[in-house]
Amino acid sequence: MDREELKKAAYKLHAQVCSIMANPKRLELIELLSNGEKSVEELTQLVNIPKANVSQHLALLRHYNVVTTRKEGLRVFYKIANPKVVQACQLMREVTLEQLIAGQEAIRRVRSSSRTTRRR
Amino acid sequence: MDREELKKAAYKLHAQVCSIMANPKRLELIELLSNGEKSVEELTQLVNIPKANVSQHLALLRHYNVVTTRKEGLRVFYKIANPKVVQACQLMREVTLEQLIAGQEAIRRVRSSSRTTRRR
DNA sequence: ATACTATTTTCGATATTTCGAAACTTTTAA
DNA sequence: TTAAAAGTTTCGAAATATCGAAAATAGTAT
Repeated sequence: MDREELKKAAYKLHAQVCSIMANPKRLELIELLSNGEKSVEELTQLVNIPKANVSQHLALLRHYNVVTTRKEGLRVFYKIANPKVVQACQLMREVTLEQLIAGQEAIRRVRSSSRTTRRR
Repeated sequence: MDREELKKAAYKLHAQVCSIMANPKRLELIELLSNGEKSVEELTQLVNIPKANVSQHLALLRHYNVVTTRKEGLRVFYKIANPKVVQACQLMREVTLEQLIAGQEAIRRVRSSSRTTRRR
């Protein structure tokens, strides 16, 4: 593999790791786990989707070492293994909020300009 | 819209904003722009994909206010508008590297265990 | 052994994203 | 006014991701 191919592969992996965050339910799971260890059962109740689906999302998080598991009888407990992912999610949530505020302000600008230009 | 719906919509938007980072070429563009303003022309040469495609990715970044543009003659210059996204990308790159190292170590473990268990 | 519970995996159908090709816009210059 | 250059937009096909349903696995209890 030459230099260019390697760089390309690195960005591809980087994007795959980032795609962890590109799903609402996974974000919710990460946030729930950032408040401490939880079982699949608990998580399933909290996110309100089928447990098979929760398990699929958790499998992805496991695959990228974002979480680790501990088995206790029938239950499996998940916890965050890499807090950097939690940090990144929080940063992106801030970006999202700024995005919302920008939207609000755009609406306000439209409103006030239509107010000043009304029936001339 | 009730409380649950609102929360759901918020996570959906959050995931959409995060999906900015879920593509190798966008990550590369963000990184290039984190070293200062660049024209579409420059970016196109640097990332080595068709300019129409570069433009599509930049349009997405513009849409989420990650970048802003400045027009100068025929050229359009892009720059980072929200450094938080750059920070998040960097964090996720660290996660990616840790992921690679974990992989390497897994391989090393397999190697050394096969060495100790060889021909008994 | 059988049954039960929690979790995981697999398989498709459906939805979303990506990307190339072509058309379109804007600015500058002849 | 025509042409050319830089960038953008649109459209559709191909690649990916998502999610429900069903089957499989693992531990526990009867």
